[in-house]
Amino acid sequence: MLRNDYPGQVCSIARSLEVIGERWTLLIVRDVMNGRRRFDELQKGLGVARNVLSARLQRLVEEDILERRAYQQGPERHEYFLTEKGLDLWPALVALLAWGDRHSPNPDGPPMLIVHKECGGAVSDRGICESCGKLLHARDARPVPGPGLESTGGKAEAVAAR
Amino acid sequence: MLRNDYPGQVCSIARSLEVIGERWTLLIVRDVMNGRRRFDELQKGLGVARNVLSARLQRLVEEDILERRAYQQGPERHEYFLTEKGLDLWPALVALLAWGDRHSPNPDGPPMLIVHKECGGAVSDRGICESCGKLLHARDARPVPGPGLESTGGKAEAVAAR
DNA sequence: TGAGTGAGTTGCTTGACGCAACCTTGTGTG
DNA sequence: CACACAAGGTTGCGTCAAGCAACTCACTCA
Repeated sequence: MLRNDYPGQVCSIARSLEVIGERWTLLIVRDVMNGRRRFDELQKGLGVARNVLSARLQRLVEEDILERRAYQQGPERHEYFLTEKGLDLWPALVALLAWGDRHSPNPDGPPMLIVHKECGGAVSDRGICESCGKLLHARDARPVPGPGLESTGGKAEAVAAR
Repeated sequence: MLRNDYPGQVCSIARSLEVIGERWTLLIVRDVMNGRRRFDELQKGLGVARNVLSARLQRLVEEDILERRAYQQGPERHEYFLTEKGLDLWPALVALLAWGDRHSPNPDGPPMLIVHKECGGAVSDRGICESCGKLLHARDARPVPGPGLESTGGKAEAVAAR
């Protein structure tokens, strides 16, 4: 997205998209959710331009979706963490993931799966554990590499689970 | 979004966003889901530029998210309908709506609510009826104007429920 | 001393978006 | 008959965001 406002729209979907509808933003959130926390790590993982990443991170911190914490002094270095508001985007990400898997599937199967931490069950498009039936939240699940991961050379190795 | 591809990303979220992550696209899908089907109706409702709307509709038809049907000959006129693939975006839209309502609420309450057609119950962020507990799909629910609709003059009157 | 790293910032170019005008086929109105 | 109007676009132009590469800055390590 270019401009991030949808003038005249009185709708919560439009308001959500004003914040997270910009190009790269949702992928940044996904990566932070998957344990990437540092600038270069995000930049290399996504292949996004550095100035754009910088702008997005700033916006996400302003919007209280990410929190920026210093992890070292000297040359100050920061890590980005999801706030509760950011973690609450999990159902939307899960829905998009499921939609992509269903309607433009990888020939080898999905590249990423989401599983329930507690019981290891697969997570449905609604964020419900298909094994134990519980309604899950971001902290209850973690991503695992799926069978379709190899397709581009497996550059995207599994990142640390939160 | 500008370009609609995220090179190097092996992820279903990224692949979903390549299609529906462009500016306006998801709002167009939302409007069609809410019963707007014609070019001018969409254009006036959204305030999007006509050339952009034209490009988005074409892309959505190519991607099999919308279907274009002639409803009159003479000067051919068309309407746009959601395919099954398009209807399957409903959980993602519901999740985004719920996120917007929760984290950047209207002072007067949400401008739009989604209710279960069968029992009239409110629909949760996971697309589950809070009254009868059923897991819903696009056809099971309809939007109704919420208490926060008046905020900008009520320009967006309720559209026909599907 | 020199190379390397993390986290950006700056400057330039390209291209998507917003806007207004135009086009086409038909219907209604005086 | 002439003219206006409508629906559903297409075309042209200017602006502003994205992509890319180069640069900075403060430190670390060999």
